[in-house]
Amino acid sequence: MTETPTPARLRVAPSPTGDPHVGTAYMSLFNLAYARHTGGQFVLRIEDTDRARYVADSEQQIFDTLHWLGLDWDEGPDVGGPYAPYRQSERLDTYQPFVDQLIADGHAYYCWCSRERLKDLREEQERSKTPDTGYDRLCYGKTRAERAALPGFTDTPVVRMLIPDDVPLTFPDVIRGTLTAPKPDDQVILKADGFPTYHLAVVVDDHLMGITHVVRGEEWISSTPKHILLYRWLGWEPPAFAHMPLLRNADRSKISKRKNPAARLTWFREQGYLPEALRNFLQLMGYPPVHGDDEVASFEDFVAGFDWAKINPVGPIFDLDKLTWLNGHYIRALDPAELAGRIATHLAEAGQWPTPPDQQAMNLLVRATPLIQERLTLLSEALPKLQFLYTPDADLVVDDDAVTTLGEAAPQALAGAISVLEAMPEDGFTATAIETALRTALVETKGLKPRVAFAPVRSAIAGSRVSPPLFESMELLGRASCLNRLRALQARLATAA
RNA sequence: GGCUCCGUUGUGUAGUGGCCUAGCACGCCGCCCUCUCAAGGCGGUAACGCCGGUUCGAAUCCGGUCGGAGCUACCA
Repeated sequence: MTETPTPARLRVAPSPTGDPHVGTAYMSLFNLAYARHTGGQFVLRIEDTDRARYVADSEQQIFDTLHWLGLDWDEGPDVGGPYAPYRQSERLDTYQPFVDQLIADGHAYYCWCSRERLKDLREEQERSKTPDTGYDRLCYGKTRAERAALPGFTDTPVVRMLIPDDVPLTFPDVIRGTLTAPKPDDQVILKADGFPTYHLAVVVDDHLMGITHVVRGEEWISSTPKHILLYRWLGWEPPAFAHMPLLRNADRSKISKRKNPAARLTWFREQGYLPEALRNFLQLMGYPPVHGDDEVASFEDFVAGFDWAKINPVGPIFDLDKLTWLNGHYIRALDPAELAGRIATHLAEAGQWPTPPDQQAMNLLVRATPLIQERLTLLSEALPKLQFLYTPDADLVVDDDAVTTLGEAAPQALAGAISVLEAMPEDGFTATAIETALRTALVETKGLKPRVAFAPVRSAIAGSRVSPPLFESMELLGRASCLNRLRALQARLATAA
């Protein structure tokens, strides 16, 4: 029934220009999914041809964040592969012969125009509102000497494509059907510094690396004719193209680090998002839920049913609410011990806990995690919720509103709780025993409403109006500590009165 | 400005001419449960941008219009 697809080779090609972009993860996810779906390979290539924007740490961050998300590649700069090197800055010698060939064939030419001239040209075109912008081919057909006689000359030339009038503008797209793009101008393919531009490098590398499907953002639709032209001139078969929708900010603009903290991939880790939640969320962007009404789905299930035709070309707004819900969902689904480990790792990464963690602190965390598991939405919320367990009794500060909102029955409830605890044995101090004893004394005997009876106890124990389950927390704290806290609040109420 | 892509509730999506008085999820609101907060259960809110056309019948096809976005670099 299901036809076996031919193994595809796909790649993601981020630029190391700063914090890895969430769009890189998005593209990687879909590239990887199709590679796995067909039993093919997924390649990571670093496109570092822009030395002006190059950021040294960035490449390592790209590796780290993609691995963190579980988006692992079969070939890449760090793992090598049959088509190495996978860093464009190390492939300069590879591009040069193709540039020479294009020039020799009359498909490309040198251009000595200075940046100033180009800038003026652009401004003039804008002012005069000419419909066709682009380079005016001043250098075309001229020798260096001829061109040098003219103004706006610079010593080091670039190489431009000579776009023919009959350049094909229509091409098939796996997601969008037949696409039409604007007529390109004479694109620079080799910069003055000897580095290729994206357009040349991407075509040469994709071909040489055997890439069968180029999956990239919608922003590249308009430059695809240039790439197809290059393939044709070089005598190569173009790959299939799939232009993905662009992730957007709430104002519908292309997602950007300036407008959206979530555009930075490292942000999610810092905030305490689980990689599986982010991966699942990204899977839902522009793509229907794998299991129909159930939006929670593993990567394996996503891969199994993967189909380009299901992609919705409307750029989805990257809205955090659903991701946060998904994160809570994945947190709840975790084994408590596993969750405790993730929390500890998160705290270590955030610099809030030492590495390795203090053994006692860790033991307490393992015991306390079940209390907060279904109350967590982010890993970073764990420590604030559990802080009262780590605070020495003498240092515990009871919030003002945890005191002022207590009713008149508070002193009575506290006194009752204290005598209950005093009567309890040290070794039977369990949540159930505590609850039973407290209910008997305060609710049944004194006739207090449960919420009235337990609110003062909660304030005393946790220092706030909201806390993890009270009796379980008391068990973790131990009888002596609980008594200290109860008496402290009792004293505070007495002085206030 | 030019060219291109896109247009279902607040957000993500289902829907491929009748099954749509438009489904689901998140969010929001209410109720229940309850030691607080969550989680969970139940219910509610809210959309086919607009105008024409094709058709017995349109969210689904066509045209226009409006709106949004992208590109228009020796950045990717």
